[in-house]
Amino acid sequence: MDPAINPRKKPKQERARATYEAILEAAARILVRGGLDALNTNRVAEVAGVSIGTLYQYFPTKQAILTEIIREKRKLLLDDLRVASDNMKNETFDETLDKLLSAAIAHQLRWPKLARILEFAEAFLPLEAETNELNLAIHDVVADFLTHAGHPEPDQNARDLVSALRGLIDAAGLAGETDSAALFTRVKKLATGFLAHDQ
Amino acid sequence: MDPAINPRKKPKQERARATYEAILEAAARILVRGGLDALNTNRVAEVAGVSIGTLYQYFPTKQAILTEIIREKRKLLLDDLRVASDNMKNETFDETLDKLLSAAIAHQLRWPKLARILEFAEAFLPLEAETNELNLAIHDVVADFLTHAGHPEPDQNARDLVSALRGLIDAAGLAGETDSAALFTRVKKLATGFLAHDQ
Amino acid sequence: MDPAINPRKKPKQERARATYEAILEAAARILVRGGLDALNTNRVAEVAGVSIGTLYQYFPTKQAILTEIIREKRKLLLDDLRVASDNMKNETFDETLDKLLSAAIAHQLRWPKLARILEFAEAFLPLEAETNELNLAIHDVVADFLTHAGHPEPDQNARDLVSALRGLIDAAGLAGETDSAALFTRVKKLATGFLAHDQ
Amino acid sequence: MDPAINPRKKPKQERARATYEAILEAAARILVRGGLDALNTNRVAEVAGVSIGTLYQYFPTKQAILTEIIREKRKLLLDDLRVASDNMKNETFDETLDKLLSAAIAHQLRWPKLARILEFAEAFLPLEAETNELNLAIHDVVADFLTHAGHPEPDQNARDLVSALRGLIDAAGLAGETDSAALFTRVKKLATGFLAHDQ
DNA sequence: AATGAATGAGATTTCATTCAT
DNA sequence: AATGAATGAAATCTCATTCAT
Repeated sequence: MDPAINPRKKPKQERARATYEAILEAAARILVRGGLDALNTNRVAEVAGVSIGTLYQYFPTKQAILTEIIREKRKLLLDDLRVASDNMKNETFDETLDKLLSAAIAHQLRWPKLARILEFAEAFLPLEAETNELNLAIHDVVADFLTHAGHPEPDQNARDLVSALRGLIDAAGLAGETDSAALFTRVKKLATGFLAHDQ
Repeated sequence: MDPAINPRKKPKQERARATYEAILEAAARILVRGGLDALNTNRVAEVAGVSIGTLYQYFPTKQAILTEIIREKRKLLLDDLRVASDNMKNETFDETLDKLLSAAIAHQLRWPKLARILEFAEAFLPLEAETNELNLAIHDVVADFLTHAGHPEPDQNARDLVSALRGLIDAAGLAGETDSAALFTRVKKLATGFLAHDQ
Repeated sequence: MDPAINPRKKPKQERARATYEAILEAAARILVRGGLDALNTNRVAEVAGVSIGTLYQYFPTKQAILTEIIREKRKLLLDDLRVASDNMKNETFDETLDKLLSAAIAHQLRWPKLARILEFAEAFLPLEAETNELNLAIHDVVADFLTHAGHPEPDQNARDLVSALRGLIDAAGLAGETDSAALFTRVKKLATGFLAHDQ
Repeated sequence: MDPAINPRKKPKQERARATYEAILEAAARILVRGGLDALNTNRVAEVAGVSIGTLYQYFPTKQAILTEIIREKRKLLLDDLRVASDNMKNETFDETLDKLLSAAIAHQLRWPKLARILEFAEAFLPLEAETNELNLAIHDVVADFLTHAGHPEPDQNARDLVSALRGLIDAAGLAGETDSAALFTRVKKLATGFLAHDQ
């Protein structure tokens, strides 16, 4: 484990856990308001209401904070997607697809700006194996779904579908759209159009 | 004109023009190699082979350099798309579509990392009206194409199609793909699938 | 509070207080030795024996340092003048006047060059309301004295008297005079001559 | 003659003279608008409408420009004072005094801010012998006047009177006063009060 | 465990001055 | 004589990180 991008210690006590979360939350809030440029450790500590020394008790570097936020968000998405596809054996293709798309939309529209920043950071950060595994797991959920639906080339198609959807949903989020129902319609159109092609 | 993100002066003499271009090229190269974090004015001047003072004769801030690169690239893409759709009245839908997609792919695969960085930067930079107009013009080319093809809701669909395509092509570029023919097939599939839905 | 000319934070701990004062003292010393041109943050930090980073913990800009010095000196003068005129009800006109003039002379001759520089800087700095209030308070002390002495138009005369005295004492200080007794004689002559006119 | 603060060459031709004056005028205007800090050679050249290269044809350094402005203004004042005291042998004390005071007031109120800046710069600049001679000549005019009036210690008193008057008129100018008649009354009061003391 | 004062490398930017054309 | 492109030393300021208390 690269010590430079991993938390120094996971909090054990109650108070420590609160501090730890406060730091991550502060960093997220700063990212949303001011973008990557505005993220600096002093400010994070200040917004979190802890001293800079305390911050460094938990995170050895600034990157570690960013990485941890990415990990958290990725984990949330993975969990939601797993829940969404949990029961695909007993559902129609469309039922599961809808749940997957809804999960993705909900995830992105929650903090559109943050999501966009994290995606960018992810692409240029030296990510930990563990975080990459999360991304792989996400891909697997979609690939599994396509496989189960009898789709050809599930790997490639899963990758492309996810990329395209991400592009669409990202743009909508950044443009300030909040009507997830309206967005869902267009997202569904994109997904089914793309997948229908191979039938 | 916000003085913070616009060139201080356009070069008049021959020598100055070369310097100006060298700076932009150096900045682009640095972005490709090291990402946004690696971009600093000292390094740009060094790579461009000019003094830091010279750099600041032309660009008042680092952001101005970034903005100018975005403007240039956007303009290139717009021009290519316009050429691609120039003759749509005498062509089939598919002929023009193929040319548009090819242009987009070529544009993105040329400098995938740079393209991604510029898109990100664009989303967080206070862009000039003029640069925003370029983006609007790009959208218009696609919307015009859809209109001409008798497609419903050309505006919304142009926006969505562009976003989705961008997501797909970006990801391919970042993943290191260089086979534009192979990518074209998948991109075409996405586009036609999405558009077919409305027919 | 204009963030550009006010201290970033007042020191809380003992060590910090010492640092804060060291910075102001260093700046003052530099001004005395080399004038406004010699004042730069690197040199101030160096002379103060702290790192440049530490300096910026307390003062966000160079101007903030200058402003704070002005504030301190103005406050000292105001306090001295107040003490000097404290007991005017029980003193003769001349007794109080002498004390006021002595205070002014002492103040100016202590650091003649610094005093001159600060006055100049003051005239071109966007001073805070608070600092302007100090100047007003100084004026009020003199105006009150004139009022108490039954002098006509105490406001205008206080202003003019202070300006003229300042001109005389400044010049003496800059010329290198150190004999405050000799200076006092001439200053007194100026003051009484000016005030006698209205009797 | 220190080459660093003297004009490189006095203009001979008509066009050159215009350029030379334009540079000095531009510098003066910049000083009035932005103070000493705003004065930089590139800006002076720009405002003067000449290239930076041309500016350096006439002035070897920035200081040379400032010095020349001071020289010009001092010379103007000296001339005016000489004219004012020209005929003192045939005039009453008061007549000549009034003319001298009026000249000083007119001089200062013309560009109060500029006058203040130049005085400050003068005090901290390594002035040329020639410029110092101008100052001495000014002092001599006043001292001669006092001598002629039979005043004791004309040197010391001339110095003090000039300093005090300068303080008063400066402050008035900086405060935005433009009514020279009103100012004259107060200035006269100061002068006569001061001088009466010795009778 | 927490604090916050302190550090200093390094980034941005200015501007007096030179020099090739 | 004039131009203006180019220089680079030096100034301002930031921020990730350390460490004494």
